[in-house]
Amino acid sequence: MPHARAERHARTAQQIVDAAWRLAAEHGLAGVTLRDVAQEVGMRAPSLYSYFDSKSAIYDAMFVEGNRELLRRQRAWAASEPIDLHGAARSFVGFCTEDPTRYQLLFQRVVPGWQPGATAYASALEVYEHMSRALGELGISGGRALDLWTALMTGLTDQQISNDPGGDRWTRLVDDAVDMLLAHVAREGVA
Amino acid sequence: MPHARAERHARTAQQIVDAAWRLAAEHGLAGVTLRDVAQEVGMRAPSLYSYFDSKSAIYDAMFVEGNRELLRRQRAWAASEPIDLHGAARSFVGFCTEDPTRYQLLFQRVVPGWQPGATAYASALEVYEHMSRALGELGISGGRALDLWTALMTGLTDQQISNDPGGDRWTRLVDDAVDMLLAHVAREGVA
DNA sequence: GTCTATATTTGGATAGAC
DNA sequence: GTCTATCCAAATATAGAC
Repeated sequence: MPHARAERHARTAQQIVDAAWRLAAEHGLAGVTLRDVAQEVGMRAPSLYSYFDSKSAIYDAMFVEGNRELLRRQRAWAASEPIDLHGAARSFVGFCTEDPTRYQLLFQRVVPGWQPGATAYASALEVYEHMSRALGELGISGGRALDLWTALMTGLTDQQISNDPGGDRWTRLVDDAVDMLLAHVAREGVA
Repeated sequence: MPHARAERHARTAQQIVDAAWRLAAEHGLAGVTLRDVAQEVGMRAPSLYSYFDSKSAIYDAMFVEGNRELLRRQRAWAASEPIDLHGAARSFVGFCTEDPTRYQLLFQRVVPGWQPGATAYASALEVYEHMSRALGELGISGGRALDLWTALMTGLTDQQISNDPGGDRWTRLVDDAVDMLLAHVAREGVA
């Protein structure tokens, strides 16, 4: 079984990423240190270099994992019946607010000195393309309507995370906001 | 003239704050170092401690300055004729997007380990109270309508700053967004 | 008030033994 | 693969001379 070693390696790497998520939630993304991550998995800091080339590589792995999960949700939503914009909005805002740390890593530039590498960035493009295609089929197509959509969704998310963490003061407005946008698009013919 | 010394002191302190803004715009808020700030004003780092007790105190001074400027704009807008929501929206989004660094300092928590002290925070409360009072007089009063308003404004701002810095892809949608919100409020009687 | 010199802390990364 | 020991750099802050 030549795979056994590689599998064990991958499993440990995953534990490291999991530990990084936990610490990021606790101390902020920028507050993650290799010493703490290592301690969390029962190692010393230098041992992490057997699994990741650098600290940035750990952020990259987290970034990819977050985008993979978002894409999974989008596909689950697109496969549901009926597919409607309200569901898309709830799915996206729910994904963002249920884990503010993940939202910050994926959509804000909150880690000083870090930005996703080319490979990691590809996972973000995949998500964006899937989203714009799905929304386009529902009448929110290129141009102003799509830009208003993204502004509304991220605005609700930001306010919720910043000003009412753990609550629902803004997330409960999601359906309302979608109605508002749909009426506006129908009325103005915004495209 | 017993004031001469104090005035000179205040002037130098202001130069330090100005230098901090410049460096923040260049290297990010978290990338400001006391060495660089000092060099910018022709000093060495330790000399800054004659003007500010700590690095945090410099961030506090910037925070207060930003809020003071925003309050000034709000008052200028409120004194104009006619006062309308479109003007309020353009004023706010313009203020935020014309200096993304300032926006991040005032409205996002992007400086690791720092948050405004009590005195500085009071300047933010002053701004918020002025805004909610002014909007209330224009029909955007407490509850859902006001929350939708803030979500829309920060959403447009975030998208503009993150995805089209220096452009107008989202700021040009401000009037459109206000129309959308007003129609929704009129139709639904959202309060 | 400003300087030089330095203390202190922190944290990413490497060398080399086992 | 993991460890100990260490390097190196950055950055805030303090001490004390001038």
